[in-house]
Parts: sequence; structure tokens; C-alpha cells
Amino acid sequence: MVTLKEDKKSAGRPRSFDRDQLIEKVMHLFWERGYKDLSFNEIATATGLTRASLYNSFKSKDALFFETLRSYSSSTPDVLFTQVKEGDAVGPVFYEVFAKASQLRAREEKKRGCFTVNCFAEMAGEDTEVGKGVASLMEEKRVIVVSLIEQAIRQKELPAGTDPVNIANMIMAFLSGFSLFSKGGADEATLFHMCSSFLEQIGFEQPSI
Amino acid sequence: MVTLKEDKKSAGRPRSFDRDQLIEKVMHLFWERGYKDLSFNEIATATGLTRASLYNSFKSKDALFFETLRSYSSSTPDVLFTQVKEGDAVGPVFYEVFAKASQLRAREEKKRGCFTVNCFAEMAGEDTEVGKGVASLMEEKRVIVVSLIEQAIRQKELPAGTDPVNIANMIMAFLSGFSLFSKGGADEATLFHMCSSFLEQIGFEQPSI
DNA sequence: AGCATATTATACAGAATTGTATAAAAGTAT
DNA sequence: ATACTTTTATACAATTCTGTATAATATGCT
Repeated sequence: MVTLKEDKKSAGRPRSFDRDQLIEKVMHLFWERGYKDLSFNEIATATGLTRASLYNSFKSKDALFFETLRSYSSSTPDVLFTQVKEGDAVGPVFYEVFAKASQLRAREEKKRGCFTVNCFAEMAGEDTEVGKGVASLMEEKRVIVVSLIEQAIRQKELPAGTDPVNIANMIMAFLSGFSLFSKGGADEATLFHMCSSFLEQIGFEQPSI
Repeated sequence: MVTLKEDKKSAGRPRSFDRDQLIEKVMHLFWERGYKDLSFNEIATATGLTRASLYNSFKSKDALFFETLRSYSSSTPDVLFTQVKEGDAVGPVFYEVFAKASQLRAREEKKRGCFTVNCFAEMAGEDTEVGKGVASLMEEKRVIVVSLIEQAIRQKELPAGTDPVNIANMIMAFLSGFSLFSKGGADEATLFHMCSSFLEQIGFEQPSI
């Protein structure tokens, strides 16, 4: 699916910035600073724009935030989870996602962990649009993992009798904790060692390279 | 060890509040709201005190925060980790801590997760007093877990050749992730099921009740 | 060129926050 | 009671934030 480039020039003064580039930039601000601690004001000054311009392009701080989160989510290793077809081996996908995650977390100098997890930690449970949005995003991921585990059981990668929900819950918890743990500054080997041990213990055999 | 009640009445107008009770109360505020989002002002109004009184008893917001975190940490299930003596079985302690944690997380209506983990998620990596303090608190816990795993290996609870640091890292990650996961509102059985499966997979055999 | 339209620059009002400074209040000690 | 000490009540200044309102600016269209 190719993204449609919207360069239909509408009348009026054109934007002084590229919307996607802005979202990318602001994403890093939210990632580093968290949601609540980052003011609309700061976003404006940091991007060199005025609040007026931002309010004009985004309805609210919430709206802008969700765009950054969507943008981040679409470029995260676990998108691979959504691409698994029936018949594909599940285990190797988990190993691949965890390996990629180890790499990303270790190589990121700021040690910010996973943006999604950070947001969940900050706001899950809050009775706000943002809180509920973030929580449901995580729940969606969990449901996907449940179905992957079910598939692994069907395909005999995991023993019959395995409780798919329980395993999925463990994976979700581990992944979140892994993100937090990575903030401590562990290197890539350490991180991936944790991951591969975890996957192995769950019952996924280490894929031969 | 009995706490020494300090009722030596010093001269001057007496405090209008009990210091320990205040810390307990403020702890719940930080727990629910996070560190940065909770203003000194709000703390004052929520406790019925004035900022003046708070500034008088606590040097700063940081100082008050650390007192609340210390207070919380001392009443958390994982203090059991520090009480294990050489020769004591390690596995049952882990099961006990995880069981207690499942209970606490499930029964807490506000679903705030673990206060310590929340603080770590919010501030680990920040180059501030609070950030560094929270990070080192978590690192201390990790070191304790490493030594527990080493002990378990010595005592043949875990197979020789086990990498104690790796296992400890996994446990720390799982515990943190478990706290985040619990914010989703899972019930106690679900939570403990995750925990016991995890411990079993690590190699700790389920203690017979 | 001149009109319509969308964006950006400025300004303003209302709240909240932090830290400090000063006065009032409520105890102890003599 | 008087002096002394500590806490609490009030007030103030300097920032910062949010949201909106209004004017200036830059483009497309005819």
C-alpha cells in the first residue's frame, strides 16, 4: 500500500512546516519528556512554531499526541506480529521482534525505553481520552499476541494444553518490563540474552540461524 | 526493632499534623498522580496545610517525595528478599513475594500498579536527583535478586551453569512489567497464574502448600 | 491587480506554580 | 506573666500555561 502524497495545493497561505516532519519531531519530545510534563508552549518553541500555528493544524494537545503515538507505533518492531499468516512459524517472529527490540533499546543513547510503554505507564488507568486511548492500544497488542500463541499451539510449536492467554499475558508483561529495564542502560547482548531465555522457557525453541 | 517515639516536646508552636501520617497521605497522592504532575500547591490543599507549613517541614518537593518513596518501599512484599538467610530455600520466597504482589495489585481498586515501578518509569534516566535516586533504588533491588539467584544455584534449587545475572534481570523485567500489566485490571488469579508460570519456567519448582 | 482563504504573528486575560518575605499564633521554659 | 521559639497564615513577585481574539502575511484563483 503506497501512501498517497497529498500535494494538492489548497488556497491560502501555505504551512511553514511539513506536517509529517513536525509529528516526527514532536514524537521525540513526548518520548523524552512524557505527555503531561511537555507543554504546548514548549512544543511550539522547540519546533520554532507558534502556538497559533499548532492550534491551527491540530485540534488539541491530545490530538497532536495521538498522531505522534500512531506514527511511533507504525514503525515499531512488533508490527511484525500483525503480518504473520496462518502456517507461518510463530516462534521465529517472536525471536525476531525481541532481537530488534534489544537492538533498538540498546542503541538508543537517550535510553528512553519504548514510547508506547512509557505512555502506558504514565497514563493507563486515567479516566481521560488519552488514558483510555493508550490503554486500548496496549490491549490491542495483547489480543494479537493471544492469537499468535493460539496459532503456535495449533501448529505444534507449543505443547497442546498450553494456556494461550496466560502465555500472552506473560509476554506482554515481559515486553513492558523489558522496556523499563532497558532504561537502566544494559547493552544489546544482555538485553537479548534476557529475551531469548524468556522465549526459550516459554517453549519456543531458538531458531537456528 | 521498636521505633523510638519521638515525643520530646521542643519549644515553639507544635506542628498541626503528624509527620508520618502526612507522609502516608502524600505518598498516595504521588502514587496516583506521579511526581511531576503533582504540584506542591496541590499537596498543600489536599492535606489541608499551607505551602508554608510544608516548606517548613520538608526542604523541598524532592525531599518530601523521597520520604514517601522510602515509606512505600519499606512496606512492599519484596522486603522479604532482604530477609533470606543462607540455607533458606529461595524459591518459596519468590513464590510468596509474587503471590503477595498479585494480591496487592488485584485488590487495589485504583489500579495504580507499584509506586516504585511507576516512579522508575517516569524518571529513570533523567539527570536529576530524583531520577538518579529512583534508578539506584531499582538497581539495589536487582543486586539483591542476583545474590538470591546465586544462593539458589549454590543450594541446587536451580541447575549449575545457570547465569544468575541473566535470571535476575529477567525477574526484574518481569516484575516491572507485571506492575504495568496489573494496571489493566486483571484479577488476582490471572496475575498469580502469570507469576507462577514464570517462576516455574525459570526453574523454581512450585512449593507444595 | 484584486478577492478569497488559510496560516502565522501578536496580544490579552485568567489560572496556577514556585519561592520568599513578613506577620500572627501557639506552644515551652523561666 | 514574659521571653523565646517554632509553626502557620497571608501576601507578593516572577514565571508559565491555556485558550482566544485580532491583525498581518502569503498564497491560489479570476
